[in-house]
Amino acid sequence: MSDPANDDRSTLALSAFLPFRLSVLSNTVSEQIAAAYRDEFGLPVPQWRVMAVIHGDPGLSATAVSERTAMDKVAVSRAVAALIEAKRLERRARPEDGRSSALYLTPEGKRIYDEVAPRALAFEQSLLQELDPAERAQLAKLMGKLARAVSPNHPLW
Amino acid sequence: MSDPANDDRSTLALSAFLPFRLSVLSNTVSEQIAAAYRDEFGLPVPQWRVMAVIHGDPGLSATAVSERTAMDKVAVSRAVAALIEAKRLERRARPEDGRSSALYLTPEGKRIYDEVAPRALAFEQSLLQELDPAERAQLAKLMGKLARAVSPNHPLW
DNA sequence: TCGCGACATTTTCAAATGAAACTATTTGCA
DNA sequence: TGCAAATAGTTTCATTTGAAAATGTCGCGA
Repeated sequence: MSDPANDDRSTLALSAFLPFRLSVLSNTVSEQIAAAYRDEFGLPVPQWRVMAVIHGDPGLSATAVSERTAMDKVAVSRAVAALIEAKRLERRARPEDGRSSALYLTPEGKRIYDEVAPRALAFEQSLLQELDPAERAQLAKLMGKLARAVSPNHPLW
Repeated sequence: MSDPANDDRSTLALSAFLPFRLSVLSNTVSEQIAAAYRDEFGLPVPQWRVMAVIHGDPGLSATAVSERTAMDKVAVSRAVAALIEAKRLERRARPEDGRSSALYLTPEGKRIYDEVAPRALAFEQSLLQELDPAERAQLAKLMGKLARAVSPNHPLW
């Protein structure tokens, strides 16, 4: 009302702009979670994502991981290479198709997964703690709507 | 129920993990908006954010911009340098404090702002179109709660 | 079966990013 | 005053990221 730069329809007030707020929130959340395992395990976010997917679905190919993490194939390739180098992931050839290979966590990889996953989940819980059950359901629903609106044929939703 | 890897409390299903969903949604949204002005104006997101803030508050210092964009000072410094180089932003010395300077859009900067801002706002609108008014209000409220939970003393919320 | 387009993944190279060190001013206070 | 600590902003350097090209398979029709 009283701020001529901020009350009209054509001025973009960054702090109220949904894409901006999403970006800041997302970056802050990711950064805080990553801090919980990066230092101790030297595990960057992309590598952690690959481990999480392979844990849930052992034997996936890099391309399948790429689809399920929404990471591009180059990022997956690099994360996989680093994880194998660190002996946290294992690659097995596929006899039926020499182009792709099947990925598995090594025992060491599983051990690390079992340490990191609870921390990540605990962080998520602490976040969701801020909301009551109805709000949590609402949040999931709204995020789903927005995600589908923005990438309608994404395999994840 | 039937997927042993996904129905227990200690396995992290990436696709249902709030931080992950936030990250993918945010990146997709930012990417789509950026695509609407990056090619035509050669304007990366950080530069656009600086322009948006300076438009709303001409004369701010780089540090003030940094606070209002949640960008770190190095990113602001680089964005400002590039914008000045492109003659979209102007720096004026502050007589009262030689360390900082006041930033203003040039006429050319304003012209570009006036082209880009409506596109960004239209994109936001098209997103919000997916939600009914009650849902929009709910979304704003939930985002606010989460943002405050994650960075309680951030100047923006 | 030969050859070519499709597919999976990796490599290369340039641009974006972040942390830490550095420069220039200003402020507080002995 | 006069100097140390604080503030504003920039530069440097190492790392990360992304896009495009390259490599190695595979499948299929002539």
